[in-house]
Amino acid sequence: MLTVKTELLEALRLALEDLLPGAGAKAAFESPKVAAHGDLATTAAMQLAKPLKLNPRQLAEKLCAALQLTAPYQVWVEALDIAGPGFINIKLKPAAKQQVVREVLAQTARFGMQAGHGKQMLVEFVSANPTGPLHVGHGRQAALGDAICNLFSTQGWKVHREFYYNDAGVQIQTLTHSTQLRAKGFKPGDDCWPTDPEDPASKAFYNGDYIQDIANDFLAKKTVKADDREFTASGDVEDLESIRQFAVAYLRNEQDKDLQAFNLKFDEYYLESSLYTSGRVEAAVGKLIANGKTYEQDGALWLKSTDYGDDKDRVMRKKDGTYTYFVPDVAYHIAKWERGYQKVINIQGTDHHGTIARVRAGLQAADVGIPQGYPDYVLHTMVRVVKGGEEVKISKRAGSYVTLRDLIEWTSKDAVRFFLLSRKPDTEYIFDVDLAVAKNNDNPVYYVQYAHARICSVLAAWGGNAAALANVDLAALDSPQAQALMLLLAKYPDMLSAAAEGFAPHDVTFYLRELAACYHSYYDAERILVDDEAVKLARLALVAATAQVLHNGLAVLGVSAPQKM
RNA sequence: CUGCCCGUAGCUCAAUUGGAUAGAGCACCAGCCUUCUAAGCUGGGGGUUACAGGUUCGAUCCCUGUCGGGCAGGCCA
Repeated sequence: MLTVKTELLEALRLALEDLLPGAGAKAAFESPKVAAHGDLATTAAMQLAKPLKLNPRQLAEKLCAALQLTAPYQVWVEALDIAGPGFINIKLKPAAKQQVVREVLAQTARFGMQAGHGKQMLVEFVSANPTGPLHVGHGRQAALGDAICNLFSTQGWKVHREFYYNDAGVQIQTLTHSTQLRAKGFKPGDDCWPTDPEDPASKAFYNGDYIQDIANDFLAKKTVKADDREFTASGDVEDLESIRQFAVAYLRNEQDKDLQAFNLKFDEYYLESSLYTSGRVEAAVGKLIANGKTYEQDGALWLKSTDYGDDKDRVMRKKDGTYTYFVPDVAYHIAKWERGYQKVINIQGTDHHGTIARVRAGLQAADVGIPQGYPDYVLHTMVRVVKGGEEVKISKRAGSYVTLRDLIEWTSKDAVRFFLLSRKPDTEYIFDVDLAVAKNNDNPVYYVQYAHARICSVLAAWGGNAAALANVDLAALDSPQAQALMLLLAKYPDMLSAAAEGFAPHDVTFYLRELAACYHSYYDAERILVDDEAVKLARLALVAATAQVLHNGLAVLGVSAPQKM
């Protein structure tokens, strides 16, 4: 089917080129929404009508006549017709659609993937500072980031997953300070520990109970090991440096458990502090000054970010000599570029959208060859959680919030991933815990997984060798339901490319839902294990191919494809 | 007040990036299991795409304005 499509497309391209040199670039097929409009359609005639000064319908007729003389059209096309203002609708012969079954069964897990082109890219996501467990928002980021990485892998990229965090900033001081007080036996609400949110002093404290756990383990001189670090507590409550390092390692380890429960693995953890110790921050600032993109005012150093479309100029170095937060960010992105990543995607909450303009401005001002619009950003909105019909409040200050692990334990890794990916990133999402555990067709995860399990069950009942299905005669696959299913299977590769390009894993969830629905309809319409051997094998090949594509699509989302349910 | 994002069926969301009669699920109504998993299928009702203009063969999509919601706007991160 895919080779069929490329053959047809090439013939169309040549025909267009013939009508108007350069017009070959307009060659493209759409998938009509309505079956009555055929299997493939092209709008080329309408697009060329103006430059050629021809009526689009007349042009369509010329184009059809030319196409009908070509070999691919004679072999694969059943009918060509012109509709509406000048659409050309193509109806394929069943044999053309049957090709996809063979292709899927031959390529198995690689079906839908592009050949590797060797280029590498970096995706930065989650990037939670080690000041508490991962919450639902991080979960959305984890699901999105991992799926986007998988999507680009299918398009031939070598993808690097990176987690960026700060182990030395103001928030870490707050963490250290709070842990020390807990270790000394104080708790929120004591005289030395203000908790009133109205009191600015309360910002220097974290109130969550998990701080007490850290303090207890610190006093017990425990050793903690995280993915990227290991540390043994001194147990000395006056040893702030030891408390800091222990607390950071402790919370990194907690986050690792969260990520593990989510089946997510990072290639690298990058420390903000390293940007200072390696001199990258100083180097970046020096570059900006040398390029004349800065000025001194009121005792501070400013970046002329308005030269690059920002609303106003931004302070880089404060009166006290320290840098504002976006300066290390600029240094970090220069480092990404110098590490060889010409394509970089950052996944962040929409509350950080203000930083995009100034980071990009800083990168342009540094003038190190970084193109405009680098890096790409995917912004996502907040997630709200509803359980038992009531919203579960998320409040970091009060120390009570829904952690990613809570959510996974209440439901499942598969449900959390699928749910968090089933919406466009920029739409606010309400996660309904009761829906995620529901075992009916309200629940899209089960609906899709069920289709896969159902197929596996049929294959098991048959009991033959699945590998032998790759070369069976498919001529029997000619019912409307079978043709619809084959057509949908054939769309999978294009769907993947579009989803990657648009940073849109939700496309995959919608496709899988549609594929599952199409299979369920087919299953209802045609019995698979019939007596006629040829028909049976053809149908088995079709459903085996369907299972394979369901499996491949779910894998992109990081969701399992169970054999039994 | 300013900037960015969003506004689609009663609810939650899509719409092949400017294409044909705007589609799914839930909810509601009516059907389908002595046969491969009914966690399923088939059919039905439900819309002035927030509103008003503009651009063109053609607009949910692009431009302008209005209304409504979210997030930002610090020498905090």
